[in-house]
Order: sequence, then C-alpha cells, then structure tokens
Amino acid sequence: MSQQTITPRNRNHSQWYHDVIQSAGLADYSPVRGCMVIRPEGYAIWESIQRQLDKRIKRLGHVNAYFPMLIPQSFLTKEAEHVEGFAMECAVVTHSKLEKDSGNQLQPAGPLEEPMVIRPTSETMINHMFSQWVQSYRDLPILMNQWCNVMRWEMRTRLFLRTSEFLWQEGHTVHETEEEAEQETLRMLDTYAEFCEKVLAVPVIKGRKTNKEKFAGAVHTYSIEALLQDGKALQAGTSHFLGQNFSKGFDIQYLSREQKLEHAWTTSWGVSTRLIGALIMTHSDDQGLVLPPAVAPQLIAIVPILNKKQDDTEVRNTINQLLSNLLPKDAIKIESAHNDDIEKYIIDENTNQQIVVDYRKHRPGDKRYYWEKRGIPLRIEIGPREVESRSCMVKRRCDDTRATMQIDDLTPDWLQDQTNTIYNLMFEKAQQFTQQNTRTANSYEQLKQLLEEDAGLVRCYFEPNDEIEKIIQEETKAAVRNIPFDQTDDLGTCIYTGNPTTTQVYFALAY
RNA sequence: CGGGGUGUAGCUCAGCUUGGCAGAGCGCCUGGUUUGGGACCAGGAGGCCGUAGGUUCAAAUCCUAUCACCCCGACCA
Repeated sequence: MSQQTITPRNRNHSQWYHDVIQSAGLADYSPVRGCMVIRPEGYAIWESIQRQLDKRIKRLGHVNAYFPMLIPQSFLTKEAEHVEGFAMECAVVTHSKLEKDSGNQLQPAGPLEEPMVIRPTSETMINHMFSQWVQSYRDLPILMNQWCNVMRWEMRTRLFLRTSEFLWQEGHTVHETEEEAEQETLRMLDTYAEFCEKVLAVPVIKGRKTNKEKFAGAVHTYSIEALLQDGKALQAGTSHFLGQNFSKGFDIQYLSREQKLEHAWTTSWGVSTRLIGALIMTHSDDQGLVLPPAVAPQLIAIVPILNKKQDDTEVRNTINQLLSNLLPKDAIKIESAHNDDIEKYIIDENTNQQIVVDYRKHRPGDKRYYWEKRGIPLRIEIGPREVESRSCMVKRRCDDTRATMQIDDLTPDWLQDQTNTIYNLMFEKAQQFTQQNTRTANSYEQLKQLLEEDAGLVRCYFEPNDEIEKIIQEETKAAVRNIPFDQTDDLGTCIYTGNPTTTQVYFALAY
C-alpha cells in the first residue's frame, strides 16, 4: 500500500497543496470544471466545523432556515452594486427540460419566462422574504442563518480555496437601528475570529475592508484575514454591514416605535469550505496533513506492530487493556459493514470523534505513514517489545515528538491534556509564523521591495482610495487585505500620497 | 475573451518527425517471501489513442473540422 510521495513545499507549493489533499483523501476533482467532490475525510472536517460554529451562532440567538437555490434573475438587479458585483459569475438556468431533437440529441427545451440564477449568495432571496415578514419594530430583530451551497462561476479554481460551487453558512439579520446592525456585524466577526483561533488554531487579523475590496452592496465589510504558509493572505470570513441598501431595494419597512414607516438595517456574514483550505495551508507539512484536535475525525490511531511469525495474542490483549483505560465509559464501537480490519471507537457522540486501531495486514511503516499523512494528532504504537513492560510509543503529529508511556497512564484525562497541548503548540507556531512574516513599510518603494523580497503581510500607513489601490495592485499584485482594528492614534504619512494619516493597513498577495 | 499548450491504461507520460501487433513507470488484483519508518519476487487485470470526417493496402502517427482540459492575463469568498 505504499503511496505517492508528497511534493516538498519548497519545490512546488501548489503541487504540495494538491498532494496533501489527495493523500489525505479530503477531496477530488469532479467532471464538472471548478467543482470538487468533498470526500468523507474532508467532509468530516466540514461537519465538525459546522457543528462547532453552528453552536456558536445559535448561542447568539440566530435560528437556521433554508431558502431556495434558484433566484429569479430580476431579484439580482434590485440592488445596483450587488448585481454589478455578481453578474459576471452567475450560472443561469434558462430551461425546464430536455427534449430529443431530429438527430436524437438532447436539447434544452421549455424556456423559462424568467431565467433563474443559481445563488451566488442569498441576500436577494432572503431579503425579499424578510420584506414580507417584517411589519413592525416588534418583528425585529430577525436573526437568521442558513447552511447551503452557492455557486460562483470562477475563472481559476483551487480545491477548497476557490471552487465554483462551495458550501458555506450565510447569516442574515434585520435590525431597527443602524447601531444595532453595526454591532451585529462586529459581533459575528468576533465569533468567526474566536472560532478560527480556538477551533482551527488559525490566527486571524480582524479589520475593515477598503471601499474597493468590500462586498458588492455593502456599506462596509469586515474581514478576518489569515496568512498562509506560502506568504499569501486568505480572507477567511466576512461580515457585512448592509445599511439600508437591501431594505430599500427589497422594501423591508417597519412601523417604528414612533409610528413612522422606516427602512430596516440589515447585515450578512459568512464562512465557507475555504476554511478547510486555510486549515491545510496553515498547519500541514511535507509529511502531509496536520489537523488540530478539535476538527480531527480521529484523535488517535493505534498501530499494532504485528509479525506473522509470532503469535499476536499478547499484543492484542495489551491493546485491549490500553483501550479499556483510554476509552471513556460511553464509547461506542462502530459496526463495520465490511471487514477492513480497522476498529473504530466513537469517544464522543456529539463530535463523532474516534479512536481507531489499525489491525490491517500491512507493514508497520505503511500504516504509520497512512495515519501521518491524514493528519491524525496522535499515534500509539504497540508491538511485542512493549507487551512485557506494558508500555507503548506515543507520537505527536504536530511536532513529531515521541514518548514512551505506560499504558495505565493513558486515560481520558491524559487525552484531554494532550489535546490542549497540541492545540497550543499548533496555534503558537502559526502565530509565530504570522508575526515573523509581517513587516512594515514606510514608503511605496519599500512596500514594493518587501513584497518582491518575500511574500507576507506588509503593514503601512495608507489612505484607502479605489484608484490608488488599483494602481498598486497592478504594479505589485498585492492588495489591501484590511484596515486592522488595532490602530494607534499616531500620525504617519500615506506611503502613496504622502498625506498625513493615522490609517494603517495590511498589504499582501492574496488568494 | 486574448496569448500559449495538451488530449494515449486509474495516475504521470513515451510512441507521432519518417504511417506497419498499443507501450513504460506508478497504482490495482492473485500467490509467495517479508514486516519496529514508505519491501521484494512471480503472475495478472486494465485501452473507442478526446470526437467526427478525410488520405492510404494500412492511421495513435498525415490532413480537415470539432470538443474538452491545462497554463499565462482580465474577474473573484
């Protein structure tokens, strides 16, 4: 079962990324250009993200609902900037059936009276519905979320980071006042940041998008930006304050406390399967995927070292003793439909996280690599040598450390402790990387020079301006990622215009 | 939509210039020897050579058309 090797990062970074995904079995290309198949290993990560983020969203009072995938084309045009932003990447449904022509070839037939657009996002549909549901201030706020797929006909795609169809969550809210909507926007950005850092161990920079980079139709957009291993930045999540743009376009009016008809204030916010791309690009190494414990489908892979010549009863007995210590009382053994010789134990039914024992008849080395490239946080090895001493070898994926442990010491508490340690190691490493690859520029020349020398984030004083940002992007390929929240009040000079300004921004190449 | 390139086994590709039995490596299956960091040997399965037409005794190879995909630009969570 020896497998293809993973291309080292320094040789070809995008090939490495592709190899990691393939070897971990996360996703595959599909016959449809730009659309990926998310395989079980990858989908388990998405389910974990969903579960843990959904919990946070609901805690804040939002409720889940589902809206149609098809949107009447006319809806798109109701908010001028919005249609401008998405028109170029909409898949359009124009017919309702297929019929055979004279050559017996199938042809689209039954043209629709009005073409439908496959949602690139659901602002239009959801706000249309909101307009029917909102009558008075008593109906507000509406805090709603949906988990769904969306489609944007992308020119260039990469697995997880940019695909034409992707899975996401889109929250949409309606508020009485501007302040309340603004607060909601920030509250969700905070939720995303906390989630990325605490669950995915991906450090992010919170900030506001410039006018040029904001969401089409938003008054302003906030983002969290992650710096990936190759020095490019990734917008990992966005939260939009939509002002009254959509409430005016879709006529969301309510009777206020003052008996006046007012337009409501709306927000929207989302994160997508792109987070899995961020996860891969933040933590993985030349050996393959590295997963933070919170989203790893399996926390521990136990690899018995078996030798056909010897009786393996003792090894199996020792592993069973280890399991009886390590598994929580309510662990559940998975019934396997086909006998693949991997025993799987669910240790937490809420998260579906598992501990597995790999009894397959492969060489030990093969099995080690198998679990390593899948990013499983911990591996435990037990062979004839360890039986006598009731010990085992514990290997940590994230920093490749190994330790000999007594099997009696491996308890649920020990696992919890390891989980915390691994999270801390991974987060600190990622944080350190971000810091080390963040530099400051005092002039446009220096910005250009820094970006040329090495990818990464460059912080500098800059007055956001559509035209200038366009020029800079043409000249450097880099764009303003965001205007970070951690501004000082110090006065500086804009690197491009030389005007005095207090605004500092991050520039970077981006996905 | 502009510029460049490629379509041959599951994957990576050779073969095409100069037409003559459809190939290699990896992966897969079977058997054996192995087994503490990616094993080895033997055997085997797997092909509309992108598609359609043409030239020819004969086409993966030459010609024409067509489709698809990839790379570089313009657009993007």
